[in-house]
Amino acid sequence: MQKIHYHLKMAKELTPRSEDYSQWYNDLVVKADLAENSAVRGCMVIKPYGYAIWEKMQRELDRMFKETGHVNAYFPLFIPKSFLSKEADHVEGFAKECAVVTHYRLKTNPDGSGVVVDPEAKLEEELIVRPTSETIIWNTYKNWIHSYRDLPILCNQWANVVRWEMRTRLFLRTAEFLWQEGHTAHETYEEAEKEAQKMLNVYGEFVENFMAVPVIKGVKSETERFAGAVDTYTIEALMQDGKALQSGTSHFLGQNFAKAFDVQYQTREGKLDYVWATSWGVSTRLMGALIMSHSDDNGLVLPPNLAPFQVVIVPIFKNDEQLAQISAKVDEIMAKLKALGVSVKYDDSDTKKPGWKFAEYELKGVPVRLAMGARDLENGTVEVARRDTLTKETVSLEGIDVYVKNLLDEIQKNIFQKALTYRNSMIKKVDSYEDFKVEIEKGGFILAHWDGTPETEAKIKEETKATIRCVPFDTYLDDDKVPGKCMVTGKPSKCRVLFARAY
RNA sequence: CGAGGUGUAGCGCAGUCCGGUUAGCGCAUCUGGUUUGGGACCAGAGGGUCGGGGGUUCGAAUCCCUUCACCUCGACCA
Repeated sequence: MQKIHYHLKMAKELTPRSEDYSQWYNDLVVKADLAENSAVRGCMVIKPYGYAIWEKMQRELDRMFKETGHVNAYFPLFIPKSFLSKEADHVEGFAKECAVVTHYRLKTNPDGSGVVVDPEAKLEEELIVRPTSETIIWNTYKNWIHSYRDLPILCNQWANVVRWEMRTRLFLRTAEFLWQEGHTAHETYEEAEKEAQKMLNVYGEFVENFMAVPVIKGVKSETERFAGAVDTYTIEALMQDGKALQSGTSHFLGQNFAKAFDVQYQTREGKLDYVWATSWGVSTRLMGALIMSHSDDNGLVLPPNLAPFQVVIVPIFKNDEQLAQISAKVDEIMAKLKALGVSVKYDDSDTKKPGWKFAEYELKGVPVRLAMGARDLENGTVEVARRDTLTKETVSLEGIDVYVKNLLDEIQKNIFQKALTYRNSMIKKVDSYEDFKVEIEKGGFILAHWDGTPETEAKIKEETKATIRCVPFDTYLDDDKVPGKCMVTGKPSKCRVLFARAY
């Protein structure tokens, strides 16, 4: 096996990660054709190649939701302003970033310069473009729920939402983004709590098995939790630059929204009680996590489970006759690969040279590339290159389908393992605030003791830009769960909590 | 909203300080040819409201006024 050394040239060159990680990310998203900025401030255009990845994510998540008993529905984009003010914490959390519809008609500008808002067409009650749908959904659930026989309700919706962010970055934070939001209603505290945990586990499973991104599951601190939730559970991933990315959240909402929207049901005992709720979501931000977890200075590295196509075949030919011979052989290989469930693209276009195609598909993160030329035709071989390790070797066509299938499995495992090894090497234990300030500069997760107060948490954030990502459910270092003393105040702490600088 | 910066061809930039031929360069695009196992080469061609508006001047990408947009850093955030 041979390692490839060369430089990408000119137009499509990426800024190296070591030089400017942030710039590398921006370059990659645009040059790999995933997304681009649109004419609308803060809103992106997701391009076909990027959208194909999102569709694969959607398909798998949707399958998992349905397997756990959920159904899809759709609720309106617009929310009456009054709905948003019914749950106090919830308004507080979202009010500052809402897009508001105030009019419903335009008219020709009297001075002839295009159109203006017709002042006559002012809405009686303004509409908010949903930043999340709890309010409209709970207003609806009120009509759906009367008795314990109506419960549970296990709904999900795939939708777009708008949060008017000050500063945006492709996929990581855009004013409009795509997501799914699950909203469930239950008879009991226990059942809702269990649902919230279950969906967090679904997210964890998806992110680790499909995106090949290891996550730490845990519960958010009071300051970090969702506006209106009793508890927020989270999966936290670590990016290559040492910053954490919250990749999915699942909220136990208690009876907060039921009370705000007066959703009561007749219990089995014939009494009236408020229902218990959860909500949970993942967004196109997952695309950011995917990109920043595996990719390198040559471009995107996609896990086979999410790649729009897992294999690309590039013919190397001098004339039409040769291309025809190669194509005939490639057709056989493609048929065999497809029979094994492998997705393949054959790029026989003659407008680009092989070298250009190699670089292009590397930039786009295609897991496996097969190259076939006259030499291979003669020898009954094909050149197999894998994206994750940038190695290539010449392999016999005999059993190539099984070989490639196994290779894809190996790549999937390898990139997860690589990310896991990196993540684990970046979890540190710190006992003094002085050490904390030093270690946080190096990036990564830090497990430290905290006295549990928002004041201390705020002080740490203020002084170090680090936030509490979560109180992890699992143990990562031997004494995580052993009580100790807060690194800042010295007050008692029940267990270590996870800190990091985050996106 | 605070502090910096940038607007010139599809993209990236030079030219602006110190006003003066027809506004240049690289990449991309198109045509013809030679090529094709890691982003080809040669020859030719097309492409511009110099962000917008106003002013100064014989003359403005360049100077002045004004306005808009975008980027980076902060506050806010999935």
